[in-house]
Amino acid sequence: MADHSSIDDAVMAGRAASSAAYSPLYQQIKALLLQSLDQGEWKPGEAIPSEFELAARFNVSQGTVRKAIDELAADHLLIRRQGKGTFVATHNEAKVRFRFLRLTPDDGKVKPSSSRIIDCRRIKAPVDIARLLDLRPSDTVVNVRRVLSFEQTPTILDDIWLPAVVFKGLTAESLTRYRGPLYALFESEYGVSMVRAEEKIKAVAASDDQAGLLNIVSGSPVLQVERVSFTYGDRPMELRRGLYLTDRFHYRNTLS
Amino acid sequence: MADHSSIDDAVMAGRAASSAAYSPLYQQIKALLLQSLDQGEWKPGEAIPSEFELAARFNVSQGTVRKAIDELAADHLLIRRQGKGTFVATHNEAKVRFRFLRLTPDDGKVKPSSSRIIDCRRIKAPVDIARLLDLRPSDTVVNVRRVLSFEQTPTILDDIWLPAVVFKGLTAESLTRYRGPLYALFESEYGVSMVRAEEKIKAVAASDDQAGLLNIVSGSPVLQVERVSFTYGDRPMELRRGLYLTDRFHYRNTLS
DNA sequence: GAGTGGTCTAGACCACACG
DNA sequence: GTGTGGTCTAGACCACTCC
Repeated sequence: MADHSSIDDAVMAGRAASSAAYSPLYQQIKALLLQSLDQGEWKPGEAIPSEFELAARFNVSQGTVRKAIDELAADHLLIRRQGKGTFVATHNEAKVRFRFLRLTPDDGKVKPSSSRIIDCRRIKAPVDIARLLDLRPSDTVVNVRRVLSFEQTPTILDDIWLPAVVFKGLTAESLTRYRGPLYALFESEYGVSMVRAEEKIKAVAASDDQAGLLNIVSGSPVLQVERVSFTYGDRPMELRRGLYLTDRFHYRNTLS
Repeated sequence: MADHSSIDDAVMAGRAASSAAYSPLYQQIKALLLQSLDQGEWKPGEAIPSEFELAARFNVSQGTVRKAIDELAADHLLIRRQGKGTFVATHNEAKVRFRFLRLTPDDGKVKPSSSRIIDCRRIKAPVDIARLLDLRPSDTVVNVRRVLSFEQTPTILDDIWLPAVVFKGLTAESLTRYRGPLYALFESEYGVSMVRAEEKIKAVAASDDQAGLLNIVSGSPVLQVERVSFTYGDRPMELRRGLYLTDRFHYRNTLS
Protein backbone atom coordinates (compact mmCIF):
# COMPACT_ATOMS: atom_id res chain seq x y z
CA MET A 1 0.00 0.00 0.00
CA ALA A 2 1.01 3.56 -0.60
CA ASP A 3 1.07 6.15 2.14
CA HIS A 4 -2.60 7.01 1.96
CA SER A 5 -5.33 5.42 3.93
CA SER A 6 -6.48 1.96 3.02
CA ILE A 7 -10.12 1.13 3.37
CA ASP A 8 -9.62 -2.58 3.73
CA ASP A 9 -10.80 -2.51 7.31
CA ALA A 10 -13.81 -0.48 6.37
CA VAL A 11 -14.59 -2.94 3.63
CA MET A 12 -14.49 -5.78 6.08
CA ALA A 13 -16.76 -3.88 8.41
CA GLY A 14 -19.14 -3.01 5.65
CA ARG A 15 -19.26 -6.55 4.38
CA ALA A 16 -19.38 -8.21 7.76
CA ALA A 17 -22.48 -9.82 9.16
CA SER A 18 -25.57 -7.67 9.05
CA SER A 19 -25.30 -7.02 12.78
CA ALA A 20 -23.01 -4.00 12.50
CA ALA A 21 -24.17 -0.67 11.04
CA TYR A 22 -23.93 -1.29 7.33
CA SER A 23 -22.46 1.32 5.06
CA PRO A 24 -21.92 0.73 1.35
CA LEU A 25 -18.41 0.90 0.00
CA TYR A 26 -19.09 3.92 -2.17
CA GLN A 27 -20.33 5.84 0.87
CA GLN A 28 -17.07 5.13 2.62
CA ILE A 29 -15.18 6.30 -0.46
CA LYS A 30 -17.33 9.40 -0.53
CA ALA A 31 -16.43 10.12 3.09
CA LEU A 32 -12.74 9.72 2.30
CA LEU A 33 -13.00 12.06 -0.66
CA LEU A 34 -14.86 14.56 1.50
CA GLN A 35 -12.08 14.34 4.04
CA SER A 36 -9.46 15.03 1.38
CA LEU A 37 -11.47 18.00 0.18
CA ASP A 38 -11.81 19.33 3.70
CA GLN A 39 -8.11 18.95 4.36
CA GLY A 40 -7.33 20.82 1.18
CA GLU A 41 -5.54 17.97 -0.60
CA TRP A 42 -7.21 19.32 -3.74
CA LYS A 43 -7.98 23.04 -3.90
CA PRO A 44 -11.08 24.66 -5.42
CA GLY A 45 -10.76 24.82 -9.17
CA GLU A 46 -8.17 22.04 -9.30
CA ALA A 47 -8.70 18.59 -10.79
CA ILE A 48 -8.85 15.58 -8.51
CA PRO A 49 -7.15 12.34 -9.59
CA SER A 50 -8.84 10.32 -12.33
CA GLU A 51 -11.37 7.70 -11.44
CA PHE A 52 -8.88 4.94 -12.22
CA GLU A 53 -6.21 6.46 -10.00
CA LEU A 54 -8.65 6.80 -7.13
CA ALA A 55 -9.88 3.25 -7.69
CA ALA A 56 -6.30 2.03 -7.39
CA ARG A 57 -5.65 4.15 -4.30
CA PHE A 58 -8.74 2.82 -2.51
CA ASN A 59 -8.55 -0.74 -3.82
CA VAL A 60 -12.01 -0.69 -5.30
CA SER A 61 -13.36 -0.81 -8.81
CA GLN A 62 -13.67 2.27 -10.96
CA GLY A 63 -17.46 1.97 -10.85
CA THR A 64 -17.50 2.30 -7.10
CA VAL A 65 -15.37 5.44 -7.15
CA ARG A 66 -17.62 6.68 -9.88
CA LYS A 67 -20.70 6.34 -7.74
CA ALA A 68 -19.04 8.20 -4.86
CA ILE A 69 -18.05 11.03 -7.19
CA ASP A 70 -21.55 11.05 -8.68
CA GLU A 71 -23.01 11.95 -5.32
CA LEU A 72 -20.45 14.63 -4.60
CA ALA A 73 -21.12 16.08 -8.04
CA ALA A 74 -24.87 16.03 -7.35
CA ASP A 75 -24.17 18.06 -4.20
CA HIS A 76 -22.10 20.49 -6.28
CA LEU A 77 -18.92 19.77 -4.35
CA LEU A 78 -17.28 18.42 -7.47
CA ILE A 79 -17.78 19.24 -11.13
CA ARG A 80 -17.35 16.64 -13.81
CA ARG A 81 -16.14 17.64 -17.23
CA GLN A 82 -16.12 14.97 -19.85
CA GLY A 83 -12.75 14.50 -21.48
CA LYS A 84 -11.03 16.82 -18.99
CA GLY A 85 -11.47 15.47 -15.50
CA THR A 86 -13.30 16.08 -12.25
CA PHE A 87 -12.76 19.41 -10.52
CA VAL A 88 -13.30 20.85 -7.09
CA ALA A 89 -16.18 23.31 -7.19
CA THR A 90 -15.28 26.97 -6.74
CA HIS A 91 -16.99 30.32 -6.39
CA ASN A 92 -14.11 31.85 -8.37
CA GLU A 93 -15.58 31.31 -11.78
CA ALA A 94 -17.63 33.60 -13.97
CA LYS A 95 -20.22 30.90 -14.50
CA VAL A 96 -21.10 30.21 -10.89
CA ARG A 97 -20.45 33.56 -9.26
CA PHE A 98 -23.27 34.64 -6.97
CA ARG A 99 -24.32 31.01 -6.89
CA PHE A 100 -26.12 31.58 -3.59
CA LEU A 101 -27.78 34.87 -4.55
CA ARG A 102 -31.36 34.21 -5.51
CA LEU A 103 -32.31 37.83 -6.08
CA THR A 104 -33.04 38.40 -9.77
CA PRO A 105 -34.04 41.51 -11.72
CA ASP A 106 -37.69 41.40 -12.77
CA ASP A 107 -36.72 42.17 -16.36
CA GLY A 108 -34.13 39.40 -16.41
CA LYS A 109 -31.31 41.65 -17.59
CA VAL A 110 -27.99 41.25 -15.81
CA LYS A 111 -27.01 44.42 -14.00
CA PRO A 112 -23.57 45.61 -12.93
CA SER A 113 -23.15 45.44 -9.17
CA SER A 114 -20.97 47.20 -6.66
CA SER A 115 -20.42 46.80 -2.95
CA ARG A 116 -19.92 49.45 -0.29
CA ILE A 117 -18.45 48.33 3.02
CA ILE A 118 -20.05 50.25 5.86
CA ASP A 119 -18.35 48.59 8.76
CA CYS A 120 -16.08 45.71 9.74
CA ARG A 121 -15.44 45.12 13.40
CA ARG A 122 -14.65 42.38 15.89
CA ILE A 123 -17.07 41.79 18.74
CA LYS A 124 -17.96 39.19 21.29
CA ALA A 125 -20.52 36.90 19.72
CA PRO A 126 -24.11 37.73 20.66
CA VAL A 127 -25.85 34.62 22.00
CA ASP A 128 -28.14 34.07 19.02
CA ILE A 129 -25.26 34.45 16.57
CA ALA A 130 -23.04 32.17 18.62
CA ARG A 131 -25.68 29.49 18.68
CA LEU A 132 -26.24 29.55 14.94
CA LEU A 133 -22.50 29.47 14.22
CA ASP A 134 -21.87 26.73 16.78
CA LEU A 135 -19.57 29.01 18.80
CA ARG A 136 -19.27 29.77 22.47
CA PRO A 137 -20.61 33.16 23.58
CA SER A 138 -17.10 34.08 24.65
CA ASP A 139 -15.79 33.63 21.10
CA THR A 140 -15.09 36.61 18.88
CA VAL A 141 -16.86 37.17 15.59
CA VAL A 142 -16.16 39.50 12.71
CA ASN A 143 -19.18 41.63 11.89
CA VAL A 144 -19.33 43.10 8.40
CA ARG A 145 -21.96 45.48 7.21
CA ARG A 146 -22.28 46.38 3.55
CA VAL A 147 -24.63 47.63 0.89
CA LEU A 148 -24.87 45.97 -2.51
CA SER A 149 -26.02 48.16 -5.38
CA PHE A 150 -27.14 47.29 -8.85
CA GLU A 151 -26.76 50.05 -11.41
CA GLN A 152 -25.98 52.48 -8.61
CA THR A 153 -29.26 51.62 -6.86
CA PRO A 154 -28.82 50.30 -3.30
CA THR A 155 -30.64 46.97 -3.23
CA ILE A 156 -29.22 44.71 -0.53
CA LEU A 157 -28.17 45.54 3.01
CA ASP A 158 -26.12 42.72 4.50
CA ASP A 159 -25.09 42.10 8.07
CA ILE A 160 -22.51 39.33 8.18
CA TRP A 161 -20.97 37.41 11.06
CA LEU A 162 -17.90 35.19 10.76
CA PRO A 163 -15.79 33.28 13.30
CA ALA A 164 -12.85 35.59 14.00
CA VAL A 165 -10.46 32.69 14.52
CA VAL A 166 -10.85 31.67 10.92
CA PHE A 167 -11.03 35.06 9.22
CA LYS A 168 -7.91 36.59 10.71
CA GLY A 169 -6.79 39.25 8.25
CA LEU A 170 -10.25 40.43 7.26
CA THR A 171 -10.61 44.22 7.46
CA ALA A 172 -12.85 46.89 5.99
CA GLU A 173 -9.89 47.97 3.91
CA SER A 174 -9.25 44.52 2.39
CA LEU A 175 -12.95 44.11 1.75
CA THR A 176 -13.22 47.48 0.04
CA ARG A 177 -10.27 46.66 -2.20
CA TYR A 178 -11.81 43.35 -3.27
CA ARG A 179 -14.20 43.02 -6.19
CA GLY A 180 -16.43 40.00 -6.65
CA PRO A 181 -18.45 37.62 -4.53
CA LEU A 182 -17.44 37.34 -0.88
CA TYR A 183 -17.50 33.56 -1.07
CA ALA A 184 -14.79 33.69 -3.71
CA LEU A 185 -12.70 35.81 -1.35
CA PHE A 186 -13.30 33.46 1.56
CA GLU A 187 -12.17 30.61 -0.63
CA SER A 188 -8.93 32.04 -1.94
CA GLU A 189 -7.88 34.07 1.11
CA TYR A 190 -9.10 32.02 4.04
CA GLY A 191 -9.44 28.51 2.63
CA VAL A 192 -13.12 28.38 3.49
CA SER A 193 -15.36 26.77 0.88
CA MET A 194 -19.06 27.40 1.29
CA VAL A 195 -20.89 24.38 0.09
CA ARG A 196 -24.48 24.72 1.22
CA ALA A 197 -26.71 27.28 2.92
CA GLU A 198 -30.06 27.50 4.61
CA GLU A 199 -32.25 30.55 4.45
CA LYS A 200 -35.22 31.79 6.43
CA ILE A 201 -37.23 34.53 4.77
CA LYS A 202 -39.73 37.02 6.09
CA ALA A 203 -41.37 40.21 4.94
CA VAL A 204 -40.67 43.07 7.33
CA ALA A 205 -40.86 46.84 7.49
CA ALA A 206 -37.54 48.63 7.11
CA SER A 207 -36.36 50.44 10.23
CA ASP A 208 -35.15 54.04 10.10
CA ASP A 209 -31.45 53.26 9.81
CA GLN A 210 -32.02 50.40 7.40
CA ALA A 211 -34.20 52.61 5.24
CA GLY A 212 -31.53 55.31 5.31
CA LEU A 213 -28.85 52.95 4.05
CA LEU A 214 -31.09 51.56 1.32
CA ASN A 215 -32.33 54.99 0.36
CA ILE A 216 -36.00 54.16 0.83
CA VAL A 217 -38.73 55.51 3.07
CA SER A 218 -38.85 54.09 6.56
CA GLY A 219 -41.42 51.33 7.00
CA SER A 220 -41.27 50.10 3.42
CA PRO A 221 -41.78 46.35 3.06
CA VAL A 222 -38.50 44.53 2.44
CA LEU A 223 -37.41 40.93 2.26
CA GLN A 224 -35.50 39.78 5.32
CA VAL A 225 -33.22 36.85 4.55
CA GLU A 226 -31.31 35.03 7.26
CA ARG A 227 -28.72 32.71 5.83
CA VAL A 228 -26.43 30.21 7.53
CA SER A 229 -23.70 28.92 5.24
CA PHE A 230 -21.89 25.65 5.74
CA THR A 231 -18.50 24.40 4.67
CA TYR A 232 -17.43 20.77 4.27
CA GLY A 233 -18.85 18.49 6.91
CA ASP A 234 -21.84 20.74 7.47
CA ARG A 235 -19.93 23.08 9.72
CA PRO A 236 -21.61 26.51 9.91
CA MET A 237 -19.16 29.24 8.95
CA GLU A 238 -21.19 32.32 8.17
CA LEU A 239 -24.36 33.96 9.34
CA ARG A 240 -25.81 36.59 7.08
CA ARG A 241 -28.83 38.75 7.68
CA GLY A 242 -29.83 40.49 4.50
CA LEU A 243 -32.52 42.99 3.60
CA TYR A 244 -33.53 42.76 -0.03
CA LEU A 245 -35.34 45.50 -1.90
CA THR A 246 -37.89 43.77 -4.08
CA ASP A 247 -39.57 46.51 -6.05
CA ARG A 248 -37.53 45.82 -9.17
CA PHE A 249 -36.10 42.45 -8.11
CA HIS A 250 -37.52 39.19 -6.86
CA TYR A 251 -36.28 36.14 -5.01
CA ARG A 252 -36.58 33.12 -7.27
CA ASN A 253 -36.89 29.55 -6.16
CA THR A 254 -37.53 26.16 -7.70
CA LEU A 255 -39.55 23.53 -5.89
CA SER A 256 -39.27 19.87 -6.68
CA MET B 1 -42.05 -8.09 -29.11
CA ALA B 2 -45.12 -7.36 -27.07
CA ASP B 3 -47.54 -4.59 -27.88
CA HIS B 4 -45.49 -1.83 -26.32
CA SER B 5 -43.05 0.36 -28.12
CA SER B 6 -39.66 -1.03 -29.02
CA ILE B 7 -36.67 1.20 -28.78
CA ASP B 8 -34.61 -0.63 -31.34
CA ASP B 9 -34.83 2.23 -33.80
CA ALA B 10 -33.87 4.69 -31.14
CA VAL B 11 -30.95 2.52 -30.19
CA MET B 12 -29.76 2.49 -33.75
CA ALA B 13 -30.09 6.24 -33.95
CA GLY B 14 -28.30 6.70 -30.69
CA ARG B 15 -25.53 4.37 -31.61
CA ALA B 16 -25.19 5.57 -35.17
CA ALA B 17 -22.30 7.69 -36.36
CA SER B 18 -21.56 10.71 -34.23
CA SER B 19 -23.14 12.95 -36.84
CA ALA B 20 -26.70 12.66 -35.49
CA ALA B 21 -27.82 14.17 -32.18
CA TYR B 22 -26.55 11.66 -29.69
CA SER B 23 -28.75 10.60 -26.82
CA PRO B 24 -27.74 7.87 -24.37
CA LEU B 25 -29.91 4.79 -24.14
CA TYR B 26 -30.94 5.46 -20.55
CA GLN B 27 -32.17 8.91 -21.53
CA GLN B 28 -34.37 7.34 -24.16
CA ILE B 29 -35.68 4.89 -21.59
CA LYS B 30 -36.30 7.79 -19.24
CA ALA B 31 -38.33 9.54 -21.91
CA LEU B 32 -40.38 6.40 -22.48
CA LEU B 33 -41.05 6.02 -18.77
CA LEU B 34 -42.02 9.68 -18.59
CA GLN B 35 -44.44 9.11 -21.42
CA SER B 36 -46.03 6.17 -19.63
CA LEU B 37 -46.35 8.27 -16.50
CA ASP B 38 -47.93 11.11 -18.43
CA GLN B 39 -50.38 8.78 -20.13
CA GLY B 40 -51.38 7.34 -16.78
CA GLU B 41 -50.19 3.80 -17.46
CA TRP B 42 -49.16 3.79 -13.79
CA LYS B 43 -51.10 6.00 -11.39
CA PRO B 44 -49.70 8.01 -8.47
CA GLY B 45 -49.06 5.72 -5.52
CA GLU B 46 -48.91 2.59 -7.66
CA ALA B 47 -45.84 0.48 -8.28
CA ILE B 48 -44.26 0.45 -11.72
CA PRO B 49 -42.94 -2.85 -13.13
CA SER B 50 -39.71 -4.20 -11.68
CA GLU B 51 -36.39 -3.22 -13.19
CA PHE B 52 -36.03 -6.65 -14.79
CA GLU B 53 -39.47 -6.50 -16.36
CA LEU B 54 -38.77 -3.06 -17.78
CA ALA B 55 -35.37 -4.20 -19.02
CA ALA B 56 -37.08 -7.04 -20.88
CA ARG B 57 -39.76 -4.75 -22.27
CA PHE B 58 -37.22 -2.26 -23.61
CA ASN B 59 -34.58 -4.79 -24.65
CA VAL B 60 -31.84 -3.27 -22.54
CA SER B 61 -29.92 -4.40 -19.52
CA GLN B 62 -31.25 -3.94 -16.01
CA GLY B 63 -28.45 -1.44 -15.28
CA THR B 64 -29.64 0.85 -18.03
CA VAL B 65 -33.22 0.85 -16.79
CA ARG B 66 -31.80 1.43 -13.35
CA LYS B 67 -30.02 4.59 -14.42
CA ALA B 68 -33.17 5.93 -16.05
CA ILE B 69 -35.17 5.28 -12.89
CA ASP B 70 -32.41 6.84 -10.81
CA GLU B 71 -32.88 10.15 -12.56
CA LEU B 72 -36.65 10.06 -12.27
CA ALA B 73 -36.27 9.27 -8.58
CA ALA B 74 -33.83 12.16 -8.18
CA ASP B 75 -36.50 14.44 -9.70
CA HIS B 76 -39.06 13.03 -7.25
CA LEU B 77 -41.24 11.59 -10.00
CA LEU B 78 -40.65 8.09 -8.72
CA ILE B 79 -39.92 6.74 -5.27
CA ARG B 80 -37.72 3.72 -4.72
CA ARG B 81 -38.41 1.42 -1.82
CA GLN B 82 -35.92 -1.35 -1.29
CA GLY B 83 -37.53 -4.75 -1.16
CA LYS B 84 -40.91 -3.45 -2.26
CA GLY B 85 -40.60 -1.79 -5.64
CA THR B 86 -40.57 1.58 -7.35
CA PHE B 87 -43.65 3.77 -6.97
CA VAL B 88 -45.14 6.75 -8.73
CA ALA B 89 -44.80 9.82 -6.51
CA THR B 90 -48.02 11.20 -5.06
CA HIS B 91 -49.21 14.15 -3.00
CA ASN B 92 -51.72 11.78 -1.35
CA GLU B 93 -49.47 10.61 1.41
CA ALA B 94 -49.04 11.86 4.94
CA LYS B 95 -45.31 12.05 4.53
CA VAL B 96 -45.16 14.34 1.53
CA ARG B 97 -48.29 16.43 1.97
CA PHE B 98 -47.65 20.14 1.57
CA ARG B 99 -44.50 19.17 -0.26
CA PHE B 100 -44.46 22.51 -2.08
CA LEU B 101 -45.33 24.65 0.94
CA ARG B 102 -42.17 26.25 2.25
CA LEU B 103 -43.82 28.29 4.98
CA THR B 104 -42.79 26.98 8.38
CA PRO B 105 -43.70 28.01 11.92
CA ASP B 106 -40.86 29.86 13.65
CA ASP B 107 -41.11 27.54 16.63
CA GLY B 108 -40.96 24.44 14.44
CA LYS B 109 -44.12 22.90 15.87
CA VAL B 110 -46.59 21.48 13.39
CA LYS B 111 -49.90 23.32 13.49
CA PRO B 112 -53.36 22.14 12.43
CA SER B 113 -54.50 23.90 9.26
CA SER B 114 -57.85 24.67 7.73
CA SER B 115 -58.91 26.17 4.45
CA ARG B 116 -61.75 28.58 3.72
CA ILE B 117 -62.85 28.93 0.10
CA ILE B 118 -63.79 32.51 -0.62
CA ASP B 119 -64.58 32.21 -4.26
CA CYS B 120 -64.44 29.87 -7.25
CA ARG B 121 -65.42 31.20 -10.63
CA ARG B 122 -64.73 30.77 -14.32
CA ILE B 123 -63.41 33.76 -16.26
CA LYS B 124 -61.70 34.58 -19.52
CA ALA B 125 -57.96 34.33 -18.87
CA PRO B 126 -56.32 37.70 -18.21
CA VAL B 127 -53.38 38.17 -20.53
CA ASP B 128 -50.67 37.78 -17.91
CA ILE B 129 -52.26 34.63 -16.53
CA ALA B 130 -52.74 33.20 -20.02
CA ARG B 131 -49.11 33.77 -20.87
CA LEU B 132 -47.81 32.06 -17.74
CA LEU B 133 -50.14 29.07 -18.22
CA ASP B 134 -49.38 28.80 -21.91
CA LEU B 135 -53.02 29.46 -22.82
CA ARG B 136 -54.69 31.67 -25.37
CA PRO B 137 -56.37 34.82 -23.99
CA SER B 138 -59.68 33.46 -25.24
CA ASP B 139 -59.37 30.37 -23.04
CA THR B 140 -61.28 30.05 -19.81
CA VAL B 141 -59.61 29.67 -16.44
CA VAL B 142 -60.91 28.67 -13.03
CA ASN B 143 -60.07 31.26 -10.42
CA VAL B 144 -60.06 30.09 -6.82
CA ARG B 145 -59.58 32.33 -3.86
CA ARG B 146 -59.03 30.91 -0.40
CA VAL B 147 -57.57 31.60 3.00
CA LEU B 148 -55.42 29.07 4.80
CA SER B 149 -55.37 29.28 8.59
CA PHE B 150 -53.11 27.67 11.12
CA GLU B 151 -54.58 27.27 14.58
CA GLN B 152 -57.49 29.46 13.54
CA THR B 153 -55.10 32.26 12.54
CA PRO B 154 -55.44 33.35 8.90
CA THR B 155 -51.94 33.06 7.43
CA ILE B 156 -52.08 32.54 3.68
CA LEU B 157 -54.28 34.20 1.10
CA ASP B 158 -54.16 32.31 -2.19
CA ASP B 159 -55.36 33.33 -5.61
CA ILE B 160 -55.27 30.35 -7.93
CA TRP B 161 -55.78 30.02 -11.68
CA LEU B 162 -56.29 26.72 -13.49
CA PRO B 163 -57.10 25.81 -17.09
CA ALA B 164 -60.88 25.30 -17.12
CA VAL B 165 -60.69 22.60 -19.76
CA VAL B 166 -58.79 20.36 -17.41
CA PHE B 167 -60.54 21.13 -14.14
CA LYS B 168 -64.09 20.60 -15.28
CA GLY B 169 -66.05 19.71 -12.14
CA LEU B 170 -64.22 22.06 -9.80
CA THR B 171 -66.60 24.21 -7.73
CA ALA B 172 -66.51 26.15 -4.47
CA GLU B 173 -68.72 23.46 -3.01
CA SER B 174 -66.42 20.54 -3.94
CA LEU B 175 -63.43 22.50 -2.68
CA THR B 176 -65.12 23.29 0.61
CA ARG B 177 -65.99 19.67 1.13
CA TYR B 178 -62.42 18.53 0.51
CA ARG B 179 -59.78 18.38 3.26
CA GLY B 180 -56.10 18.17 2.52
CA PRO B 181 -53.64 19.63 0.05
CA LEU B 182 -55.07 20.86 -3.24
CA TYR B 183 -52.42 19.00 -5.19
CA ALA B 184 -53.70 15.73 -3.76
CA LEU B 185 -57.19 16.65 -4.97
CA PHE B 186 -55.91 17.60 -8.43
CA GLU B 187 -54.19 14.24 -8.62
CA SER B 188 -57.06 11.99 -7.63
CA GLU B 189 -59.95 13.95 -9.15
CA TYR B 190 -58.47 15.47 -12.28
CA GLY B 191 -55.48 13.25 -13.07
CA VAL B 192 -53.08 16.16 -12.84
CA SER B 193 -49.77 15.45 -11.11
CA MET B 194 -47.77 18.49 -10.12
CA VAL B 195 -44.15 17.67 -10.39
CA ARG B 196 -42.19 20.87 -10.17
CA ALA B 197 -42.84 24.54 -9.48
CA GLU B 198 -41.14 27.88 -9.81
CA GLU B 199 -41.66 30.72 -7.39
CA LYS B 200 -40.99 34.44 -7.49
CA ILE B 201 -41.04 36.16 -4.13
CA LYS B 202 -41.36 39.78 -3.11
CA ALA B 203 -42.10 41.74 0.02
CA VAL B 204 -45.14 43.98 -0.44
CA ALA B 205 -47.61 45.98 1.61
CA ALA B 206 -51.01 44.35 2.03
CA SER B 207 -53.87 46.16 0.30
CA ASP B 208 -57.11 46.98 2.11
CA ASP B 209 -59.05 43.93 0.96
CA GLN B 210 -56.07 41.59 1.38
CA ALA B 211 -55.53 42.91 4.89
CA GLY B 212 -59.20 42.39 5.65
CA LEU B 213 -59.12 38.75 4.62
CA LEU B 214 -55.93 38.09 6.57
CA ASN B 215 -57.14 40.01 9.56
CA ILE B 216 -54.18 42.38 9.69
CA VAL B 217 -53.83 46.13 9.39
CA SER B 218 -53.69 47.49 5.88
CA GLY B 219 -50.16 48.20 4.66
CA SER B 220 -48.50 45.49 6.74
CA PRO B 221 -45.51 43.87 5.05
CA VAL B 222 -46.39 40.43 3.67
CA LEU B 223 -44.62 37.89 1.50
CA GLN B 224 -45.93 37.77 -2.04
CA VAL B 225 -45.30 34.40 -3.68
CA GLU B 226 -46.09 33.78 -7.33
CA ARG B 227 -45.92 30.13 -8.19
CA VAL B 228 -46.21 28.34 -11.52
CA SER B 229 -46.62 24.58 -11.13
CA PHE B 230 -45.78 22.09 -13.84
CA THR B 231 -46.98 18.61 -14.59
CA TYR B 232 -45.14 15.91 -16.60
CA GLY B 233 -43.32 17.31 -19.58
CA ASP B 234 -42.91 20.73 -17.96
CA ARG B 235 -46.40 21.79 -18.94
CA PRO B 236 -47.63 24.66 -16.72
CA MET B 237 -50.93 23.73 -15.07
CA GLU B 238 -51.42 26.13 -12.21
CA LEU B 239 -50.67 29.72 -11.37
CA ARG B 240 -50.89 30.68 -7.75
CA ARG B 241 -50.42 34.09 -6.23
CA GLY B 242 -50.10 33.81 -2.48
CA LEU B 243 -49.73 36.31 0.33
CA TYR B 244 -47.95 34.84 3.33
CA LEU B 245 -48.08 36.31 6.79
CA THR B 246 -44.58 36.00 8.21
CA ASP B 247 -44.79 37.31 11.73
CA ARG B 248 -44.88 33.85 13.27
CA PHE B 249 -43.86 31.89 10.16
CA HIS B 250 -40.99 32.01 7.72
CA TYR B 251 -40.25 30.77 4.24
CA ARG B 252 -37.42 28.29 4.39
CA ASN B 253 -35.05 27.44 1.58
CA THR B 254 -31.90 25.44 1.06
CA LEU B 255 -29.20 26.59 -1.31
CA SER B 256 -26.69 24.24 -2.81
C1' DG C 1 -38.14 -18.73 0.06
C1' DA C 2 -39.15 -15.56 -3.57
C1' DG C 3 -39.09 -11.05 -5.34
C1' DT C 4 -37.46 -6.34 -5.29
C1' DG C 5 -34.17 -2.78 -5.13
C1' DG C 6 -28.97 -1.86 -3.87
C1' DT C 7 -24.01 -2.79 -4.34
C1' DC C 8 -19.83 -4.24 -6.55
C1' DT C 9 -17.10 -5.91 -10.15
C1' DA C 10 -14.78 -6.34 -14.78
C1' DG C 11 -14.56 -5.35 -19.28
C1' DA C 12 -15.82 -3.21 -23.74
C1' DC C 13 -16.77 0.64 -26.15
C1' DC C 14 -18.20 5.71 -26.99
C1' DA C 15 -17.83 10.90 -26.67
C1' DC C 16 -14.97 14.63 -25.75
C1' DA C 17 -10.71 17.57 -25.01
C1' DC C 18 -6.05 18.46 -25.94
C1' DG C 19 -1.79 18.34 -27.89
C1' DG D 1 -3.21 9.31 -30.20
C1' DT D 2 -3.86 9.38 -25.38
C1' DG D 3 -6.35 10.20 -21.40
C1' DT D 4 -10.53 11.63 -19.31
C1' DG D 5 -15.34 10.96 -18.08
C1' DG D 6 -19.81 8.53 -19.89
C1' DT D 7 -22.44 4.46 -21.33
C1' DC D 8 -23.74 -0.32 -21.50
C1' DT D 9 -23.54 -5.00 -20.35
C1' DA D 10 -23.61 -9.35 -17.55
C1' DG D 11 -23.29 -11.57 -13.52
C1' DA D 12 -22.71 -12.22 -8.53
C1' DC D 13 -24.09 -11.16 -4.25
C1' DC D 14 -26.37 -8.31 -0.39
C1' DA D 15 -30.29 -6.02 2.15
C1' DC D 16 -35.03 -5.54 2.73
C1' DT D 17 -40.06 -6.92 2.58
C1' DC D 18 -43.67 -10.04 2.56
C1' DC D 19 -45.65 -14.51 2.67
